[in-house]
Amino acid sequence: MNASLRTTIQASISISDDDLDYMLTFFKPMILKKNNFFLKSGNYCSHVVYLKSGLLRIYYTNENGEEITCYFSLETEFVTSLASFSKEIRSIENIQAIVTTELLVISKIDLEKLYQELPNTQELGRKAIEKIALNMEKRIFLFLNKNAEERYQDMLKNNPILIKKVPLKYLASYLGITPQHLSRLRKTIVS
Amino acid sequence: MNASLRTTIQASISISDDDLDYMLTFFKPMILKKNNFFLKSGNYCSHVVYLKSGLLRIYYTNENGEEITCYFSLETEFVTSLASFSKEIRSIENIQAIVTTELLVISKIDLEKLYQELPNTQELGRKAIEKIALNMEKRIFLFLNKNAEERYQDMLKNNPILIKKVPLKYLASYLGITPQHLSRLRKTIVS
DNA sequence: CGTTCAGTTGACTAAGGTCAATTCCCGTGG
DNA sequence: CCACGGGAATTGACCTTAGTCAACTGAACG
Repeated sequence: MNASLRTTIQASISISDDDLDYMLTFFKPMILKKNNFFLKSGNYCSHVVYLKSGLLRIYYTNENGEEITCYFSLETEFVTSLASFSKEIRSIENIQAIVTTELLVISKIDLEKLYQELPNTQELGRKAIEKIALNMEKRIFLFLNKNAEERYQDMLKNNPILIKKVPLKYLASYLGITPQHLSRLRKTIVS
Repeated sequence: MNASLRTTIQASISISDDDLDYMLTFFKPMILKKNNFFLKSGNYCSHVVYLKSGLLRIYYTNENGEEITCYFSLETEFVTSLASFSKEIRSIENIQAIVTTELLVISKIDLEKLYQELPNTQELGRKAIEKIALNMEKRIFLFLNKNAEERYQDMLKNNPILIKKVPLKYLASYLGITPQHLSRLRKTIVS
């Protein structure tokens, strides 16, 4: 039933079948329809989700009322609002499904219980954050080194799925440019 | 002797005095003189360092021969070249001391041994990466939302120490702008 | 069908980069 | 202690990239 999560965990850490079975009992299934929210800003994010299928967008609304997309997350990733989850503060971020999305949800309380009972599962948490950190590092690299077109080209190369499924305006805000500029870039790149 | 590291660890996780003493035996002291390197690109980064005092700069050289500063790290932080350390690949990054810097070094092998022997210490690793990730998240936020002047103002507000100690050209590359532009910004801000 | 909102396009503007010339420090050797 | 050499910082003139504002197109949905 949770074959996808099972595979993802086994690919990340070594764990006995029994422990893995036990671990999986902590995750509760959830389905988010297109445009529905897993988290709205102002709330506390006290869960981590495993993204079984679909596509999530993490964004917030800035002082000018613009929606800024921080992150897209894809299948087989663990997702949360990091600042809210780790510092236990209200989230400024929203987490929304871009398409109908299947999740497996674990609460922070259960996660800590799990860490206590099976200390080796902490490795999974560490590696999950490590992966997030590596993604962010790459993204900072792109901002420091590459102009808008090159950042888009990078996405075209490494995340073509996003470009197919995500509205242009979200992509633009993720890339740190205006929708108009991205629209113009697309024209020059296709030709 | 390792009072600083002791305090930092105790602030992060709960650990018995005995375990903490044992843990500290894994860390070896090291002093880096100004401009010396802890890591040069092309090598494998198989250590994490605790920055006891001083200031480190993580940078790499891009295709155009420009030095791009990824990160500055300050006292009481844990530092490594994340990609190299976690993926066990050659580092593209250099880690250099900006001033004379005292480190406490632990090897990846020892760290994994420590994780095995005292599973709760994994929490420390998780939290250290979490902190790094939160910093990077903040930085991405600044790139998405703020122009060069606002990013500099943010640094002025939250990291005034850096501005005092770090040459302008390094600050500029960290902020993603040219030294010329930063120099001009400074003029308008002081007045 | 009309309304609405995403995307496109055009004309103009602003932010920041580039190139080149000084000027300013600071360390080193005489 | 001074002079000088070299890299860092500053400044100026000009250019490129990307943002802004506004008009228009087009698809989606009730």
